[in-house]
Amino acid sequence: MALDRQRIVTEAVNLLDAEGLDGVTTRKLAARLGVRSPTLYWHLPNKAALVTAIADAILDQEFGDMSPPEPDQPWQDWLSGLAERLRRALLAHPDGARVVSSSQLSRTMAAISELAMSTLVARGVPLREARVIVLTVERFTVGHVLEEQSPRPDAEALKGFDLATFTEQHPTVVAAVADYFQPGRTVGDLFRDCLDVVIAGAAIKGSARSGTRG
Amino acid sequence: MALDRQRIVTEAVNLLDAEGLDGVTTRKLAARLGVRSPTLYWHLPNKAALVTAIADAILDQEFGDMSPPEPDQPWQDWLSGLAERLRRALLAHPDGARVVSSSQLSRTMAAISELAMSTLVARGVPLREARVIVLTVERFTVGHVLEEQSPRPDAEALKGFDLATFTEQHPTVVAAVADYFQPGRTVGDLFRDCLDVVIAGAAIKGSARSGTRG
DNA sequence: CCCTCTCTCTATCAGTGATAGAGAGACTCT
DNA sequence: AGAGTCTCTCTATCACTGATAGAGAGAGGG
Repeated sequence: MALDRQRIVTEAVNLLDAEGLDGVTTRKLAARLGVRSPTLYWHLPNKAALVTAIADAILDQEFGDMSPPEPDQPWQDWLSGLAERLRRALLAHPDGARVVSSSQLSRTMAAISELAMSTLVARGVPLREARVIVLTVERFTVGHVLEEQSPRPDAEALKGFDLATFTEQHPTVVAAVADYFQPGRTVGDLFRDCLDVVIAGAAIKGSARSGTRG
Repeated sequence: MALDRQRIVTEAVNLLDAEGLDGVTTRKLAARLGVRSPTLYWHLPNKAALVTAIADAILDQEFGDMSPPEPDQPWQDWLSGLAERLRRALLAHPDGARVVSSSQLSRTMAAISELAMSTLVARGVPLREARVIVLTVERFTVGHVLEEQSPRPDAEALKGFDLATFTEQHPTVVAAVADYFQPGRTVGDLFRDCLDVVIAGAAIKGSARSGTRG
């Protein structure tokens, strides 16, 4: 099969799934494609371009079809659903958030922003507020998933970590975590609750012709 | 001067300032300390531990003194100020957000969370909501600064980028950017506006004994 | 005086992104 | 048919990375 950019990126995503972002090296990728690593540089200028291409591929899998809301659906709910789709896209691959956050100029991300901002504008949200709201939702979502996907601290890092001391110094944090994760509650619920905070703020700022500063 | 963990971390921050995170290598750091690179491994288990230590140092510079709000200050304003301090801390060094987001178990970050959550609880915000609000603010802030500090795309990445085409495909995004950055408006204003969205939502979720779901 | 503990060293490893430049094959023009 | 050119992959190599093994200097206590 002929080697082209498309096939390289597809295989790079497979490699990402198998070994995480740090495992995506030009040599391993080339080996999977039955080729030597310098060959890749004929198709891609450098590794940053590869990462950006991977980011686009990841987002495309979830956002291949992007559609504005049904006429009767409040934009808040629709935007909330968009954020959840974005999270799902990032979680679908190891280090997905890291890939997207370290990518330069992702086309798909731009398309998502365009759809979201134009949708809000169509619903009567002023352009400026639409932009602020969409950026807030996007950046929160990436920030959240980045944290979700951050590696559990290794054994070395845990040397000198004493839970009792930590609890003593951070009682509220520990209590909050314990309180939050009651049976049946998942990390997804936490995201959902945090997202609800952002969307609630968006609802205020986006409606009711707000002043220049709220 | 004796080499110890403290001096290593201090010099690592200097190196970060001079060359960015990718420039922080064990060899360059050792050279600055007048030592050979393997020596560092006597003081630190691995590079991840170094990055975490740098993250703590960065946050400590801004959060050396952490204080709860004045009695008459609304927690919303105080929390907003905390987020701005966090942003300032991250912006104070190249790749600051990347450093903090890729650090494992930062003590200072935990301390910030503890102070914020306990402050909200002291103001009558239920524990669960306090946690959700604080996490939302933190993750949004990191996500935002991560974007602020992401490198401008290099020349290679811009090959094949045509502004006219981009504008055609993303008219709302382009219009929004143009609209937003009128004279005098800065990236800091954009952060401030986005943060206001989050804080507005927090105000709703944090007051008025909300139900289990907003 | 010797031994042990602390710290730094040299030497080296496997692996990384990237480049120069040779060369195979196909396609085109004369 | 032959020559030239364009496309794509190769070998060889570069400078550099985080990390480890193990030698050795120096201080302090027995």
